Amino acid sequence: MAITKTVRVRLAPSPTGEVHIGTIWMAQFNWLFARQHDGAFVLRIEDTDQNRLVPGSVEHIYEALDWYELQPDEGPLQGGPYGPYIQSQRLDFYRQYAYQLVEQGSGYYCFCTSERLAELRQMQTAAKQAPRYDKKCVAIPPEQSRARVAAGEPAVVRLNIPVHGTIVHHDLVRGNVTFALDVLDDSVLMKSDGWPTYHLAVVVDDHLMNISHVIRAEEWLPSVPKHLLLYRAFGWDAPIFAHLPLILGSDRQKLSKRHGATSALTFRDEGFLSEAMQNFLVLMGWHPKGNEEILSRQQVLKQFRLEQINQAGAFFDRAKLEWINGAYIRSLEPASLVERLAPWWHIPSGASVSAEWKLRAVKAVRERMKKLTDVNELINFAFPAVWDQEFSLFNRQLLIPPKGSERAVKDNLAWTAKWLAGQSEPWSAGELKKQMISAIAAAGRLNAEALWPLRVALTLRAASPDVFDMLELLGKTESLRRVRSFVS
RNA sequence: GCCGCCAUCGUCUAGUCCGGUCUAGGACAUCGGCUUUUCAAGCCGGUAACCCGGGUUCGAAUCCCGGUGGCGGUACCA
Repeated sequence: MAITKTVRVRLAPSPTGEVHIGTIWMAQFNWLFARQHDGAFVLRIEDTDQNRLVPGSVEHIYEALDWYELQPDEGPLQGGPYGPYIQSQRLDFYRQYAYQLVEQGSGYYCFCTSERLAELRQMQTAAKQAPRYDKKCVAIPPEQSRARVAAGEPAVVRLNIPVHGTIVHHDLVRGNVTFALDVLDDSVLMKSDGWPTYHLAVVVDDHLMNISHVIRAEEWLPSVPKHLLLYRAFGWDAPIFAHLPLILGSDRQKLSKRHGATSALTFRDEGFLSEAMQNFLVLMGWHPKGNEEILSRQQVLKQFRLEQINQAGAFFDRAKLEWINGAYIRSLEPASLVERLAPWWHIPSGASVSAEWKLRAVKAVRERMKKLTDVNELINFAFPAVWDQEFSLFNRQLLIPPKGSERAVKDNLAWTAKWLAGQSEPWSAGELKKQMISAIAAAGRLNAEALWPLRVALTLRAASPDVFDMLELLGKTESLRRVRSFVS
């Protein structure tokens, strides 16, 4: 594809609450496209529906874009040459252009009441017709409607869609799409409260902000002919459009709150890494050339092509997300994993742990983590207070090895306690392992029968990190204390 | 209802434009094995898909037609 003009793309969310993961998904493709073409990624807040505003939403949007590393080049916060970037601050533009439309006859004032509209819709639906406005007010002579507006009568401005003909739209990901004009509704462009609707605002702003490519969700595809008609009426060149599929929930419908977490920031709060989320998100709808699916933003930037995005909606697969996140966690240096863990790792108050201890603990559990939040369940039993608490509720059946007998447990534990008591500190997992394995053999015991109860005694869990790692982590005194709790 | 989009393993997808190299490839999940003191991780292997029906062609996942299904839109929401 030959890009002839400067690439300018935009993300245009409505500040109606938490940021949907689909918004971020869309944002990443816009961002990627802008970066690849040395263009600008613009953030524009579409707050023309004052009834749906949720305070704090704009801050959420920034927080989310920040966390996903999709910072805009222009927007309400960073400014830019095409501001303001909040639609509620651009009302004069919309009014001016709506007026122009009416003057040209491409739009018209409509005075129909919501009651009449509802009635009309009801009749049409009953008659199995497509519900749409019947163009009643288009017949009102212009000077008459101007006078009524001037007299203060409530009115909306509608788009005057031709009753015949077709309009062809060329979409970057979908090719040519043809729409028949006679089934289109004369949409409201300006509401009676003087605020624009999406259709007007988006066209005016995309033009005024010199947007070159509109990359947005498929749900907008049906309104493309209206937008194209508006560009035509204004005598403007339309941007290039790319309509991307929707992210689907488990029931294959548009992903929504019903499907669980959809807020972009809850993934951060659940312990997913930003880079893993980025990787997962780009894999929905797009695929690299080779077989390797773990790839950084930089690698994606090299081979991403907007036209390659899939046309079918993708199911949000949490299992794969968790796998990717685990892979990223494993690839982190233990020291930096410790840092990343800080906000999620609940270290009991009163427990004093060194940085070095944390590092060892993290090394023992990193391969088992899918999410950063897993750290608590995976290792916190190492803290004496946590162990004590769990000990009181512990089911001793767990001490019996899968193939072992209950009777052997106590004997093995007693032997182990005695052997451990004879070892001198500092002890290391590697040395302990070497010594203990040979001691077990020398005593005529079996690894499985000796080691399983030991490990369960130390961790109180059927599944846990390696027993020697645990011995090293806990130290001699605490290890012995735990084992002896079961022997005496 | 009407308009539009879409359709390959359970899931994400490669392949479709330029028909043969596809007895359809990869990844996740799942199942089995190896390793082994548990669980992971790692390695090895298995199960598993071209929505259906016609047509064009020597040959179709790929092209054409017709169905079916899913989704989206159909607001003074975006």
